[in-house]
Amino acid sequence: MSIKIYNTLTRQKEPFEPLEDKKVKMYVCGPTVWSTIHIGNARTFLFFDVVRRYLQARGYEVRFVENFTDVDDKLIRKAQQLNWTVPQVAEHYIEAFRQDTAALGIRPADIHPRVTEHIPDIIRFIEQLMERGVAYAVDGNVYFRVSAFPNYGRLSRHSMDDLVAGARVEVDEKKENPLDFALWKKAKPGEIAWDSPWGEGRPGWHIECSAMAIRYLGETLDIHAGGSDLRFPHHENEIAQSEALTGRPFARYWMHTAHVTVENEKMSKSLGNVLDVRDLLQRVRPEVVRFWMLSTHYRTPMQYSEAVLEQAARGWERIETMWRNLEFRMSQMENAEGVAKSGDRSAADSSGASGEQPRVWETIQDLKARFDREMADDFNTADALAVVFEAVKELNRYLEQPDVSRPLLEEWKRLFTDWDDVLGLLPFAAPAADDDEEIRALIEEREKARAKKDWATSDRIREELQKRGIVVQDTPQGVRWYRKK
RNA sequence: GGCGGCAUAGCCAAGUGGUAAGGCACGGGUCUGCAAAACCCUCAUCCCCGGUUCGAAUCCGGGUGCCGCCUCCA
Repeated sequence: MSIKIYNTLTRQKEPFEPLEDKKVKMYVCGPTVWSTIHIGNARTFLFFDVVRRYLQARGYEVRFVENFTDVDDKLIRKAQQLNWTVPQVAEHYIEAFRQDTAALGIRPADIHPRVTEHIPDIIRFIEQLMERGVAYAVDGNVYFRVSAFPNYGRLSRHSMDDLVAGARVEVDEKKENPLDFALWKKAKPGEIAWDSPWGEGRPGWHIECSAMAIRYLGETLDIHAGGSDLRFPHHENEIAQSEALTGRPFARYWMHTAHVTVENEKMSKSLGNVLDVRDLLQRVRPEVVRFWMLSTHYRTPMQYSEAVLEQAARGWERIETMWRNLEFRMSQMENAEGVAKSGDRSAADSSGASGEQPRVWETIQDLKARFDREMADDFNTADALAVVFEAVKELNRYLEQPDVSRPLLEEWKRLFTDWDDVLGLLPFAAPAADDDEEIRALIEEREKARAKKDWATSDRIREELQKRGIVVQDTPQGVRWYRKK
């Protein structure tokens, strides 16, 4: 099943063919580290982590770069407010980013380049653009001459006439054309600045991504991605400057995630409706956040609400329960096998599931193929989740049988862990508790009572455990218990 | 004003020409000492109007409503 990717550049799904056989060069526009990330940021970073994981699962070697924009107007303002230096602000929020993304199970990129560590690259980039006549310096600022790039507007489907007519472009006397954008910004007194041929200043916003992407991935990337708001002007500008420099296509596939809205509006600091990841994680498990975000296709906007999160939590619990039940059944089997061995009998021979086995095995293979088909189709995680739920149902049905086969349970387990490698939806590891022994003792006591049909005692113990957050369930295979989170 | 997207059951959400996935909630049932979990059954004709087609949620035209981008933004 070949992978298809919806390419913003062509507005259609295209077969994915990386430049080099099994290698993928992927760049995602990372955060401007002036604050903690919100759930909209998280959706983008989470989704592209899944894209990367899926590509890896398909055997691609992915080189994944995600930048940190660690100097810009907002950082400068923040530093002034806090009376910190810009690097301090950056360091602080980079650390926050690492924590928040890790909490969500988002894996770090292979390389997280920072703007401030690539000033020489950026200056060289700008110099070359000036040599080519597509950039010009005015009074310590350097601008990109948009009119020198005929394809400007191709990604965002804007013509330059439209853009000028739109006229929401700030009037800057220094620019030849209102659409021209800054490559280098002259520093104001006291601002963080670097020396350059045009005087003290700092890079404009767009140039950093081009410079770092090319530096680490080469002149043509396979995948360049980000939130949909970056389509214009950020990505448009990246294309212009990069292609003006190299004369080659900058990226082959452009991918954009839709936004998360709150109260039916895009989150923004000015509206005061921003929901930070760390705040959300105070009350919602990270697995649930992942499940929620992946249950909507990445190009469809999603609306945050308490109710929706609550639904997602219940939905995810079905996966959690399935996993718990599978592990329970497997551990009970081990116990039985241990008993059988010590008793020198073959009572626990698990091949007893008989005629059902080939059918179940076939079902598993079918589910595997269907999951792959959905993911290969432009990373349709919503559809992939539907397959996951069908698998959950099939497994549960299988688990209902009195005799199950060990190899089949292993196969089921492998199915879910393979999917987990891509989507990351199985329960995150829980810290070990120290009162396990005590609980086991109580459960044993309850079992004794049950054996005597002493329901009063049995129920009393169950209630007691419940108060301590322990759920006890009686199954044909014995008692299953777990901690409720 | 320009560009783009979306509208599917009570809720969330897939599906881009062949007769509506999946989840949550609801109702009925099975299992269970009771319960939990699980399983079974039930639950929509896809915003409106017109068109193309043997056939449309899916294509075209026109409405209505919502959202995003055009300025920093995932």
